[in-house]
Amino acid sequence: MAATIKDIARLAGVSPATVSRVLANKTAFYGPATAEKVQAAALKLGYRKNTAAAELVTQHSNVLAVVVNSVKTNFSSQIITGIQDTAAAHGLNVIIVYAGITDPEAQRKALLTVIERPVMGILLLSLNLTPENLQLLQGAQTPYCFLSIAFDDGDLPSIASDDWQVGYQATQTLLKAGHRKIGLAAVDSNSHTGRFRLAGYESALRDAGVSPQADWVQPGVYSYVAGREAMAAYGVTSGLTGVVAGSDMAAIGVLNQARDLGLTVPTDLSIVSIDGTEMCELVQPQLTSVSQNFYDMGAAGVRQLLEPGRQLQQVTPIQVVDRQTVRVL
Amino acid sequence: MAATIKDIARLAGVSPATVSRVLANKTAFYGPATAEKVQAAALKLGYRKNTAAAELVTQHSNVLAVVVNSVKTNFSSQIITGIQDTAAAHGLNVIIVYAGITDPEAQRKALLTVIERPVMGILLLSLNLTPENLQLLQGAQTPYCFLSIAFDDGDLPSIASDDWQVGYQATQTLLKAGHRKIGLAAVDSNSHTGRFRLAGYESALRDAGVSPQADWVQPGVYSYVAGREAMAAYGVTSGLTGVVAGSDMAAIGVLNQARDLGLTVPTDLSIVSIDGTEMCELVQPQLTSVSQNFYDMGAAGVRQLLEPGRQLQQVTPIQVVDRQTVRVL
DNA sequence: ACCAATCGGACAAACGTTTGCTTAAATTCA
DNA sequence: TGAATTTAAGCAAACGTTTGTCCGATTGGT
Repeated sequence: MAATIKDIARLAGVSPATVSRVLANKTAFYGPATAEKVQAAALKLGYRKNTAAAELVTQHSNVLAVVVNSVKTNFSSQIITGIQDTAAAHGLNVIIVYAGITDPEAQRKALLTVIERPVMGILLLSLNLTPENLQLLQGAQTPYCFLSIAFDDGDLPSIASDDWQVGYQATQTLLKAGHRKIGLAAVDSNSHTGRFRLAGYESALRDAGVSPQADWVQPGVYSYVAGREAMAAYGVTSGLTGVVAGSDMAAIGVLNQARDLGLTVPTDLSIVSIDGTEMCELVQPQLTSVSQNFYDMGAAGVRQLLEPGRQLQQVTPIQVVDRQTVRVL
Repeated sequence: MAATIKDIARLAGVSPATVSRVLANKTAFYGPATAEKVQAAALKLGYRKNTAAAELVTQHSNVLAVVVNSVKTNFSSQIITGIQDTAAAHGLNVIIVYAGITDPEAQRKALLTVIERPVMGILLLSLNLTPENLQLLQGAQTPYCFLSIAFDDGDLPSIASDDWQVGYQATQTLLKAGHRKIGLAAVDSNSHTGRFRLAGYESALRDAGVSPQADWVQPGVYSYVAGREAMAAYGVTSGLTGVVAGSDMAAIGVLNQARDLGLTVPTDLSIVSIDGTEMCELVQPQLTSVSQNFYDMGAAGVRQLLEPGRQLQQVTPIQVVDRQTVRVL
């Protein structure tokens, strides 16, 4: 039903080839008179290019696919903005598909929808692929890069913060304020990210001469409820005066749970959050955080895809921004 | 470079047609022996189907495109989840593209990337199209539906809440609690949505025998800063005892600004928010809200696309959920 | 006025699939 | 045993583009 290049050709009285060229602005191939005729015909027919067909023959696409692990993660918006901006600057279009965070089958389907289509590259947002799905991704001819997640395997291209530093600096922020008994809440010790944050946390503690206690760390999946559960597990008798939370959401979880326990933040308990999204300034008191450069991560991701020569694993800088949740003792 | 159906055919010693059939599971067209050979060859070659090519010939696609106005809107995640779930149930794949909220050119580009591709339908999330872009959309052969936004023009398919009711019930919630002087903050009076919420607000007031004052309404674009600005404009001397905010974010803005002004919520000021996202339960005190059914909106949207016979403009129910920000006088 | 160069445009192949039609072989039935 | 039916697989066209090659006509130079 939709008008094709041939319809235009017929209407304008020229060949499809010529139509293609004037529509692609390949001046040097046609005269002004024909150009006009073609434009008019195209307009009249309401022509819309069939990109799929074009990509089929040119064997190259200008769409960049982003696979996101879940709808919930609130920092993703910053990364996506970074991707979007730099992609646009390079004339690329961005499409996003959501993969389930848990279900490997949903993950696989999401992966397939981007792989089976001509995309010029794939960005994976804090996505933990199963081995099979990773293989699937690598089997495709498409360049890819993981974002906001790092791997033990050094061969996987990725851009993320230095998680050890994240853990270290978060903890150090509390140590500098005079805290000694410091918890680590809602980091996932099964992930590379979580293990390194934990290691950084422990190193900071030891460097300050305090020996980590097992019950100071309450693992969890970085979520709001994980934060609440961690704080609930601490209870009021833990003796902790500060806790670093695995994410902003988690921090809000411990904040709210602390309040429910009758604790005042930061008077009774100090909190430093990890991520530094706008959430930090929305809650009361505003969360002190070690902030990641999500926007830059996104931007670096598309550059990585564009210039294959880059180093595989890149690190974006972090900074601690002091707000209202750490009390100096 | 990538393996094609012909490569498989050559390797398996059959025709491309047969390969296509076994890969598509068109039993009845091939014997078990050939099937095996083909499967093996496909596996060996790491074959990935070229969906673009397939869609070109079948003239039909199973991807559903969602165009989102901005990364910021936090309720979009619920709608998208609704879309995602029902789409998956119908065997559809979902891709998302972001259009700038302001820039008509970015909007146009986003629209083009979905229109110029074989998609089976387009869902537009609270997107206000320029007339040219609307025309562009309508010119495409693709079915579409607006979500979480309504229009004066009754011909545009859309699914949204009844905005008049939203405004009415939000206001009524405060009236029932004994409030008389009630503000309306951060609704955009340029939009259909905003105008109807305003009308509902005024009707509720009048039905309760209180006549609306011009300085009670402080328009804005539903954002956090719009909320803050509205509250700042009210100041401490307004005499308002309650305000309904245009969105959860806006409500948080008035909440925080009220606090900065030395006001305690809900003791000095009651707030009812519009939207009812999880944000409401994250802040302290938790926001009383008139909640929209975003998930259902998304679900209804994909059904609308699937069954063209449906009525054009649908309304999803709302409910007020009482939390902690309205004080009964 | 003749040859070369340039210009404008057409022809046709190719991209990777799907699918209607055809054909050859194998099976069934009387 | 012969005809009819079923089964298995191949041929080739088609989808809507892009682009290398080719051709005729106009132009310019001498």
